[in-house]
Amino acid sequence: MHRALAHADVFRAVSDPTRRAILDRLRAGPAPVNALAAEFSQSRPAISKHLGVLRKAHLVSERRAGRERVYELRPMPLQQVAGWVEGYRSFWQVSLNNLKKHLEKK
Amino acid sequence: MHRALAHADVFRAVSDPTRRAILDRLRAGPAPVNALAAEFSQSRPAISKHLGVLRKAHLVSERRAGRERVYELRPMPLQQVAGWVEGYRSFWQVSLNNLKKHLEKK
DNA sequence: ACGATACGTCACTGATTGGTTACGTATCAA
DNA sequence: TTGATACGTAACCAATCAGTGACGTATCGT
Repeated sequence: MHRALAHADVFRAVSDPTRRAILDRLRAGPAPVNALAAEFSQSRPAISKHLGVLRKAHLVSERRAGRERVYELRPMPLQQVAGWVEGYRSFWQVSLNNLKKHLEKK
Repeated sequence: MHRALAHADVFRAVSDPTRRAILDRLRAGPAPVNALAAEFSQSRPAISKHLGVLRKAHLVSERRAGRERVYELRPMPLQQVAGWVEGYRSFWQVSLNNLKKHLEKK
């Protein structure tokens, strides 16, 4: 796999738990980098890199405010993930049904 | 991040496009490894490894049938992904609304 | 019993990842 | 202007990843 445009891949961006935590945090509202770095007990450059990945996936936007860069959630690309996983809902509902039947039979 | 139990991480398992394609394929029904390897123009060991990752994430199950190993979709863990992303639906609907308003204003 | 088939796994490789420290730049406050 | 602050980025490192070919094992057909 030569992952063309892997930078823009939403699935990959979201596969990292720290990145998901950042997104989760941004649901409460925009935040500057330092605020995020403080919450996740990781070095600032590390967070900065994660934000870079999220930016390339268009999951966050950067706004300059003085010497701060405020990051804001841009949830639209997550529709892609939702859309993909939604195609499996009927399948796991079947699984749930089977489990239910199995339990009832006992 | 020291990714404890990273093997079992559904998000990571699903972040690879080949692995998603395998899952997509398995929605049409269980399949032996060779059938999959043929469809994705990758070497059999490569597919075998991907299946290993999916297995550890409990997204597929392996059933032995003679000398074949039939893999079957196990969609339940995808609920985790669906659940996470669902928390963002209201946010992107706001975005869609803003976009709509913006277009109407023009 | 024997060859072909269907697979898992090992050993290896190159690319990518997540993390670090060090440094540069822009902004604010004095 | 000068120093502190808020950040991006480059250089680097160890670990992980996706892929390969080589090998071993179990099963089927004969």
